[in-house]
Amino acid sequence: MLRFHNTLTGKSEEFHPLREGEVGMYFCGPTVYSYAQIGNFRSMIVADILRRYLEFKGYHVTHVMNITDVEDRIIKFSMEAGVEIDEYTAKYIEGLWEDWDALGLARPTHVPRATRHVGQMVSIIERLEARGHAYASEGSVYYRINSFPEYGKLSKINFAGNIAGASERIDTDRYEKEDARDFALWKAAESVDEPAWDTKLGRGRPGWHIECSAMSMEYLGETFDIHMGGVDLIFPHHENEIAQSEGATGKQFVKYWLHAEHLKVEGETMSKSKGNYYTFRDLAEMGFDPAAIRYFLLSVPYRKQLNFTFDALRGAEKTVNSLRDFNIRVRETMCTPGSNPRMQEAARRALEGFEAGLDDDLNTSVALAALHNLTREVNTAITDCALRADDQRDMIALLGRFDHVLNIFGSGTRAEMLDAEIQALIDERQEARRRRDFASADAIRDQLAARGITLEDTKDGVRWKRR
RNA sequence: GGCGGCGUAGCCAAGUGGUAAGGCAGAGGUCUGCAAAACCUUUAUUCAUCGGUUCGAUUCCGAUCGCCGCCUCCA
Repeated sequence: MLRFHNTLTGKSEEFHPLREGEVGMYFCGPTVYSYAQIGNFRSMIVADILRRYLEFKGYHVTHVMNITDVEDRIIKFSMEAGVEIDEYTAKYIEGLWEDWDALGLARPTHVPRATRHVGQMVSIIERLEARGHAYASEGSVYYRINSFPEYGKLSKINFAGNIAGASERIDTDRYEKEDARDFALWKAAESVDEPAWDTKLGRGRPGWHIECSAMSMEYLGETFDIHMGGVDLIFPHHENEIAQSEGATGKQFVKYWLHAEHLKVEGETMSKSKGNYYTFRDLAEMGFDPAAIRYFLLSVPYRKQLNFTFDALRGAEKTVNSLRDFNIRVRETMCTPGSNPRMQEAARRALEGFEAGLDDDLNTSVALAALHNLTREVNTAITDCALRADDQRDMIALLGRFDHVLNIFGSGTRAEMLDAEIQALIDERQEARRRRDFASADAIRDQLAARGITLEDTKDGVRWKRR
């Protein structure tokens, strides 16, 4: 039985979707004023694993991720660059999808953009005004926190007792608000050349939080199953989403809230000033395999703040390589007919461990341990010719199921054929080995190694790998 | 100042009131003409420190030290 730790209740709960077999999930996506740093991709990968595991369990998943393309910095940067918002954000959105695909993330069902849903946001703001949850002030519209007694139920922030030491950060007179806690639903345009929308609310742009209420409602309905994001979004963003959505509809907004922890880098906070700020493309440029980055980011349960180190990433690279080799080896080995009960038992245990891990609030560490134990057993069996044809078929199917969730094996076959010249060299070396002319054989092996081809002599013949 | 999380072998880490998963690195070995790959054995009497509860704690409680996060218009 699948269980999640629900931020809303602070407890581990059994997962029961609102509609049998159907799951709606919303992931708070990136703000596209720059390339996302690697910690943001951890949240995206966790969302991807969640979606893929729900599919593994047989659910039909509607996965929505928004793109925040209206925001103070985007307004500022696009005005500085003298271009429209769309022109400014295009590069980063394109970059997002490049990174997304490289990391093996499944494309969401819907990817709504804030700039395309201003009308829906205005409608919700009007509903909030009609129900007394919002008020206009100097051309802007604010949410009236006092009208929503449940405010704070997600983040569990005690507003009364905690302001003293942090008060220097609050400037209450900046806007004409009834209460310092009230937040903007709609921001009046401050200058004529500022990007803005002319709506019934006046000329301006939406506040940050309203987009997610509007777009989740548009694609998933007024109540849906799962809302995910990074822990940094719990307050104020998700708290405000609840206030807006439940204020407008009077219904529960989301059943399960899941929040992914962030990364540390070498034990420290990732920040530009510390010089340890990395985007995915930074790491890719350093030569790290995207599959290894994916593996590393998913290898630790999502509610743990994992420590990003280059040693660990190199370790993940090794691990992914062996898993991929294993996957290919299982497919390529020549098996005798029949079935080996020990292999069937190993497969059964692996599946059980894999599901037990992921069922427990997506404990990927436990799931991966089950996979690693399987690889050891099956590798041994292959060496001993103890993997029979039926086992092989079942094992390939099982690995395929695992990889639907993990997506780290790659194609499972060699991506490219060797050109004739290299194939000829390999044949020549085999001939030399047959003559026991090892000097020539080794010379050819070294020659190929220099060209990035590693050879392995196995019981089934010569295997090669391109590095 | 308020609130919360974390501290497990060289590294990344799982985990539980009943005696420490998994990966990487290291050591020895099997296989191999040699390699590579794979496999086997091995690597924490111990889970930041100090107390307490308990028949028994890494796991619960308290204190201390260290690290990380959130605390209202910044996404």
